[in-house]
Order: sequence, then structure tokens, then C-alpha cells
Amino acid sequence: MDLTERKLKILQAIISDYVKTAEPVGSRTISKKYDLGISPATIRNEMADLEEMGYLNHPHTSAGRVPSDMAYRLYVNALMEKKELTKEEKNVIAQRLHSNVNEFEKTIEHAATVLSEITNLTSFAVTPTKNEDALKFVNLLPVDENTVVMMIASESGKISNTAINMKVPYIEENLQLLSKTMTYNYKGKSISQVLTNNIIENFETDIEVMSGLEKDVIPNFMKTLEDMLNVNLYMEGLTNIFDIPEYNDLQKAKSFIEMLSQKENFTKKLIEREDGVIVTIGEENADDVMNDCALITASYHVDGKLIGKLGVIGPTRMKYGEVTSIIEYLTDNLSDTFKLERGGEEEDE
Amino acid sequence: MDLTERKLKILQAIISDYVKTAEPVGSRTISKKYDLGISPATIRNEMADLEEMGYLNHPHTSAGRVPSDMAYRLYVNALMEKKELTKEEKNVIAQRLHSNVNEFEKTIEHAATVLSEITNLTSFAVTPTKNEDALKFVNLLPVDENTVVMMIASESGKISNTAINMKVPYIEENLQLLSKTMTYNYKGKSISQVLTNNIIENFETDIEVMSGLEKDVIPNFMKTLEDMLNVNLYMEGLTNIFDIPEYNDLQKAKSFIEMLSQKENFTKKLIEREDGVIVTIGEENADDVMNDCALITASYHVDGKLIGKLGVIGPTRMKYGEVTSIIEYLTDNLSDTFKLERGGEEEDE
DNA sequence: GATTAGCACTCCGAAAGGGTGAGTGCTAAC
DNA sequence: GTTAGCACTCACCCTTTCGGAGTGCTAATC
Repeated sequence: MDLTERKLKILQAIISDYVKTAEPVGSRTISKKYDLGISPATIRNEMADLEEMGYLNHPHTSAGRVPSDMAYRLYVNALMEKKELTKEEKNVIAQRLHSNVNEFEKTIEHAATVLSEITNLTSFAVTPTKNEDALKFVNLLPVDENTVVMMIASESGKISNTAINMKVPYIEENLQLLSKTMTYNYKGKSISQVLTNNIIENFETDIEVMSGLEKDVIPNFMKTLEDMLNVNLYMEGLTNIFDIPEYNDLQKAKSFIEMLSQKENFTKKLIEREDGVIVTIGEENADDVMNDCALITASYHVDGKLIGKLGVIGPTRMKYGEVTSIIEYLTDNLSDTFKLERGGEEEDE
Repeated sequence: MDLTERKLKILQAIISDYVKTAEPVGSRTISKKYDLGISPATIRNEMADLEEMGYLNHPHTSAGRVPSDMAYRLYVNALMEKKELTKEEKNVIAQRLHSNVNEFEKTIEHAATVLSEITNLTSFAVTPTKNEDALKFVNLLPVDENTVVMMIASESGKISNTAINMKVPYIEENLQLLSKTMTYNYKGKSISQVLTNNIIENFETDIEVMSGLEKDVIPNFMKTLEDMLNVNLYMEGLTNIFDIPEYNDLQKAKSFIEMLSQKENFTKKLIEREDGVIVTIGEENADDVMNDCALITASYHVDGKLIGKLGVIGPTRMKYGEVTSIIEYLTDNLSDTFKLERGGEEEDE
């Protein structure tokens, strides 16, 4: 069977109506509301075809039709018109976004808030992975008799530090020596590289001289590096889910919130997604709990390299055109922001 | 009317039964399940009295009785037997808690997880406020031509740093001079003290010599101090609420989760609570949304001073005896942990 | 006088029945 | 190929019914 022009038009009308109302769409509704110049009976015939082809579902005999995941996919790939944001809309986003410039993490958190408020969906943002971030220097600073602060800086401008409780008394000279040795050894190498290659082995040859200083330092060094790799997940508008008819059911709402509460798991899934604007619909999402959700993510860049993610999750019945436009605009805007600002205000977290 | 021994026993039985079942308790149930040696009819008379006195409510004529907030309050103040945790239970808690020693924030987050899992309620933890934490030193370190790292250490061992993008070229000597001046000026003063007294004014006299170096540094200094005051809120078991019959209603579940999602607001409420184990029941909670919740919080100490909070929130129908014991044990344990560990592993956050 | 048995009464909530309306699928006419 | 007409289906809402749990009162009993 062929997807004729008319079938496409009808399908589009059904999707559009269902997205608005969340109610199965009947033939009469289409005929009346959308000016296709054909009668309900004809539409019924076409709808039967579309159902056979897999684009429509039928909750029960006497209900109207509901678009399938396949229909949404078709819509996103072919039918959807990206909503061109008006100047006003863009202004609103830009203004809201920059009302709180300056701090990296806060800006990202803020972006999630804006996204959620504009779309009325649940939004989230992950900070960039620092996997490929290269180390710049390591500095060990004396604080008092048995405390040393280790400062680690990376190329991206992230600085992290730890107070180390020294079990062995130390000499300041040795501290400096160790700082230099470590910097010499790791400068320019990525964090994950340093962590995976067994660094201690490559090391001991050089520093046996330091009377065990490194025994206190190295474990802390690794732990701090691991911490630097951690990403943060921000989430906003969690309770928007309650206003969506699809989740008007405790069980569903529960499993939705449960899924999003498992932050580590969810973060991992987000990070694994490809870059750019990605839409996954219903059963396209590997995870069972997301089988009646649509997930839209987009990536933003920091300093042209580190990549973070931003997105929304909601029912498959979603205003794809509008939401993708908003997310795209927002991530572009973020990337720009971080291009301009970089080098300045980043904060260790 | 007098609260006779017998009335107390009946009340206790009703509370205990209602806590278990979440169903209004009838006279026959009490007579059968609790060996008080009196007939349902007598119990009915006593129940009518208790209702008149305000300890019981009556959803409708032919339902059983439900304890009022006042009854729970009486229970917590007088009737409740703190459940002495068994050695095994204590071991479980201690082991779970220490399975991930070392990092301050992680330990606290972990405590919340343990608490939620043991009680099957929603739990939360706030990290200590650093308001009264005194500054120890400020150190400005050259990184490259136009970047300087500012490191701020406090008495409690917290270390925070910021990369500063210098608009004015700097001389290393001046950096050291400024570090020393700042340390000299602020050492021993609490963070909030430094922030509230207008520090810049007290300052300018000393350092006009430094050719504007401080113009880049001071704003960052203040911002970093403000950040150091920020507390974190961890929350676990949010979805446990769905398993509680009282919240078997979308509207209620929504407002519950909404309240907890407003983290800043909620954190503030927690911080304002007194130290020690505090129980607030139903309408004792000022906030409307919490009017059918009970909130139990306890405080833990870090290094004998800084105070953080830990607690659970759930329906007024709560196992007060058990839950308070668990929370108390957990906070004691936390305080001990932070006494032993202090000076070592804290991490900037 | 306190306790208890007995009984009429109340009210919730689950189950069953009935009506309504939206929507379909089929057929026959255009 | 399109459309009007019509019988049929089914979810949903409303009402009714009915049983059970529990009360409150009264009168008898200890």
C-alpha cells in the first residue's frame, strides 16, 4: 500500500490533534477541523489503511485512532515543521538564560529550569564529561605540620583540590619536588588516560628518594581525578509529569519518577546518546520504563570541546517541532556563552 | 475528664494498630487483638471519651477511630518506647554507613540512603552550614600570564578555590603580598562575619600600592565565600511515598513531591529547626502541604561544631519509636565518624 | 456504678445495571 | 472513488443495590 499525499495529510492531522488533546481522534473530528475536503467516511477508509500500515492504533473498536511510535517517527523525520522561534521567544530565552551569568554549573542548572518552564515538561542537563580533559599541573602546598593541599588543574580550567592528612612528616622541598615530578609526568595527558594506565608503577622508579611522601599523596591524587570525572545531573519540572493525562495513574507516575531518581543510571544513558539533537520515541528507547516516553536531547559545547547534554522527557504525544526548536536554540546559546566566558569564572565543584 | 491508665492503654493500642494498617480502628479489633480484658462495648465508651478529649477522630459515623495529631504528640512525649536497636540492626547500619568511608559529602549522602532504605520513608540530609566556620588562610597562586588561582581554607578543613581571570597584568610579589594581607585581615574571622562587614572598605587603605590587583581578586573572593556558605541537600526514597496509602492520590503525591523539589525552601526549613531529635506532627508543621506529614530530624556534628541535619518525612501514622531510634543512632554514628576522620579527607565541593 | 450483650442505625465502598455518546465498519447509492 | 446511512460496539458515567463494619444507645448483669 502506498502512503499517498492524502494519507500523509490525514496522519498529520491526527498527530497534531492528538498532541493537543490527548484523546483518540475520530474521523468526524478530522473532517470538521481540518479542511481536507473529504467526508468522515472516506477518512475512515484511509484511517483503516493507515492502521494496517502500522501508523495508527486503536485502543478499542469504538474509539478513535491514536498515532503509533512509527507515526511520530515519520512525523519527526519528514512531516514536522521546525517551529521557527519568534524574536520575542528568542529574547525571552536569552534573557532568562543570562540573567544569571558567570558560574558554569549555575548556568547549566538554569538552562534546565528555563527549558522545563517553557516546554512544561521534565527537563534535565548533564555537565560535560572531563574524560578527555588534559591535566595542566599538580601543585602540593604546605598548610601545617601534617596537612598538605593538593591542587590539580586541567586545560579546561577546572581546578580541584584536596586536603591531605600526612601520616609521615614531610619536608617542603620534597613537596615541591613531587609536585614537579607529577606535573612533568602527567601534563598534557587526559584524566582518563592517567587513571587507566597504572600510574603508580610508572612512578615509583623516580621517587623512591622522597621517603614515602608519595604514599600519602598518590591515593588522594587518584581519588581526586576520579572525582573530576564525575558529572552532575540537574533536573527540573519533575512534577510536570502529574499534569500530563498519560501519567494520570499512580503506578505510571511512580515508575517515571523512580526512573529519573536513579540518577547515575539515567546520567549514563544520557551521556551515551549521540551528539546533536536526538529524538527517541517510545519503544525506540531501550529501557522498558521509557517505552511510552519520548526523549529529546541535544549537546552543547564548552570551549569547543567538552560536551554536555540537555534535554526533556515527556509523553510520546509531544510537540516535537516546538520542543526541538527550543532545545536547539538553547544549546546553541549555551555553547556560545561558554565560548565567550571560558577562562574566567569557572568554579571547582 | 481524666486520662486514666485504661484510656491510655486503649489509645496506645489504637495508635499501634493504625500505624500498622492505615485503617480506622474499631472497638472489636482492639478487644480481640490487644489483651485488655474488656469488651468492645466498654472500649466504645472509652473511645467516645477519648474522642471528646481530642485524641481520636472519626472519619464518619460508622468508621473506626483514627488518632489525631494530639494523640501522636502524646505518644511521642509519653507513651512511646524508643525501640532499642538490636546489635544486629546496629551492625547493619554501621556497616552500611562505613562501607564507603572517606569522603565527607558522600558519607552524608550515603547516610540518607541508608536511612531511607531502613525506614521505607523519604529521607534527606543537609550538609553543615559554614556560617561560623573561621577562615584560616587565603593563598593566591600564579598559574599563567593572566590566570591566578585563589585558594581559601577554613578552620573546619574546607578548602575552596577559584580560577581568576586577571584583567590587569600582575607581579608575583604583589600576589604574595595580597595573600598575606588578606590572611592577616581575615584569619580567625567567620565567613559570615567577613561577608557582612563591608570588607572592601576596611581594605582599600592597606593596598592601594598593589596597582589594582585587588580589583580582580576581591569580587571573586566574596563570591567564593558565598559559595562556601552554600549547603547541599540530599534526598533519597522520594518514590517511597507512592507506597503509602495516605498518598494514594495523585493530587497529594504531587504536592508532596513538589514541596520536596523546592530544595532551597525545604533546606531553609530544615536548617531552622532546633538541634537534637525533633519530631513535628501534622499541623504542628507550619507549612500547609506538610499538614498531614510527620517530620523527624536530628542533627549531627562535625568536629564538635558544625551542625548538619538528617531526617525523614512520612505520614503522621509513623513508627515513631523505631524511626527516632534509627535516626538517633545514625546521627550519633555520623558525629563519631566525623570526629575521627576530621583533618583528613575533606573535599571541596 | 461499671461492664456487657443486644440491636437498630449509619455509612462506605464494591458490584451491578442502564443509558449515553462517540466512533467504527459495512453496504448500497451516487 | 466517494459518500450517506445505519447497525453495532464499547468505554464511561450515573444510579442503585447491598453487604459489612462499626457505632451509639438501652437494658440487663455483675
